Amino acid sequence: MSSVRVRLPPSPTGYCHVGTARMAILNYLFAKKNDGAIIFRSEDTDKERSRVEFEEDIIEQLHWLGLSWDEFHRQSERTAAYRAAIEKLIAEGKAYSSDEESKKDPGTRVAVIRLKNPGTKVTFRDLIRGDITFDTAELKDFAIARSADDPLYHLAVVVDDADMGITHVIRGEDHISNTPRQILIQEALGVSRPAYAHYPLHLSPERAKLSKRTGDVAVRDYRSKGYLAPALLNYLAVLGWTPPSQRELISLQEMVEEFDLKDLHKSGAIFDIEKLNWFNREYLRAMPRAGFIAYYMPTLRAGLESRGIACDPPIAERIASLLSQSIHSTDQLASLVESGEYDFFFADPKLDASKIPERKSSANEAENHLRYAIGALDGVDFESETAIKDALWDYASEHGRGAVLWPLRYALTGKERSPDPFVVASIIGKDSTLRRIDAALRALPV
RNA sequence: GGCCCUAUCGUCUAGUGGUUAGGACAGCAGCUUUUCAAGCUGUUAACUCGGGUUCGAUUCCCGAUAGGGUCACCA
Repeated sequence: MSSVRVRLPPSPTGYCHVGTARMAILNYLFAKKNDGAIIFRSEDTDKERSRVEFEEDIIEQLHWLGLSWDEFHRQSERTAAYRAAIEKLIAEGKAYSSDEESKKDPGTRVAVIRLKNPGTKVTFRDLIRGDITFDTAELKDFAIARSADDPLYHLAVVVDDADMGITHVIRGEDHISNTPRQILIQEALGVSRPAYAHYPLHLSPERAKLSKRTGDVAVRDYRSKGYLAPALLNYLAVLGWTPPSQRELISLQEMVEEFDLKDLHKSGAIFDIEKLNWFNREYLRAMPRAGFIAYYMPTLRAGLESRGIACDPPIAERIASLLSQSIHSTDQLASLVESGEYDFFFADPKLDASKIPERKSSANEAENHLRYAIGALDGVDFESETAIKDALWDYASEHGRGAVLWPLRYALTGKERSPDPFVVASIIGKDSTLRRIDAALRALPV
């Protein structure tokens, strides 16, 4: 029987940040591994910055990632508990109310409740870093509330952790220096101290804290760009944690089985979008065909339509295998479509007559080869790429593959770079293929 | 600046008192190929510096340096 209880204490002052997601993942893994309970706690004591919309986003994105919890609390609904704690501290002479000049608004007076700091040295054991000692004298008498009904962060956290029976506090290292303050409050209140584990923060490519300036920070942004939940979850988890098996591609269930706090790293890691892209592509490739089609279809259709090209559904489905080996996100697909990369699948290309012949061969040769192709393709089953290839391969080998296949590919795509002509022909079908070859023939200077 | 944390390829990392210091992403090369991708194969690249301890330090200790965090009437 285990009594592990962890908390997920996001502050609803912004959309779900990838840092919040990582905090939730690590706590989730630890709790599940130890048969523990997970307590979600919305830390909304800052009335000015907290918004319901943000709280909803955090819940939605964490659920999307596949995470869940056993209890849900909101600090704004627990003022009675904080009031009791604050009044107790004041009654026992461990805290006091003072009337000071406002820092935010100089010139005005404001009431604030401060903890009477004994100024001792505090040492706590960090499960990731070992013993950490602070001299709390320099903390002075720090503020714990604005009033009995208006607690500040440290007080609320300590009261909640105690009331909710939290056994392990797993959070980012930006909280290391908050820990002695919270321990002081715990001691004043006479409640027990949970175990602490501070993991490193992930950094922007400039080695600074992740911020909007250096890329997306909200989970919803990655989601809208086509990053899959298991891919983002996987990347966030292994960025700062190595499972004993050292697997990189690992499912949530497998992570739970392998998780141990001792395998968390001590130093901050840079959030690398390239590696995330690799993870996403791996997960994309593992998707069933139908799911993958549903994944990219809206992006493809919208991109095509904005270029004035109708998205033919059968063709759009037939390029699935092509797309699965070339894209890592819908964001990337959108920019490829926008640049006209896939236009030729859906609309006849505009041809530049001078580009129809292969570099080393003449217009005359190109014409002969294209005429041959029309004849050879008659009666071929276009459902099969290999049937198309078989119909032309021997001829192409005999007359020069470049000389034969370049004009054909260019006739079909109008591009100097594209998938091979057999794949393209199969996707666009016999009618379009023959029509485009014919168009090339007519464009050719004779 | 005070306090705290951290330090292996460009990036994420494995690892050890004696190793050819391993893997992944990215890069590069070759193969394949009509082109471009993909794929396959191969490959470049790292123990921050200075002292100590030791027969021997990337590994242990100290210092420096660098990076990060934190110093609210935010969380």
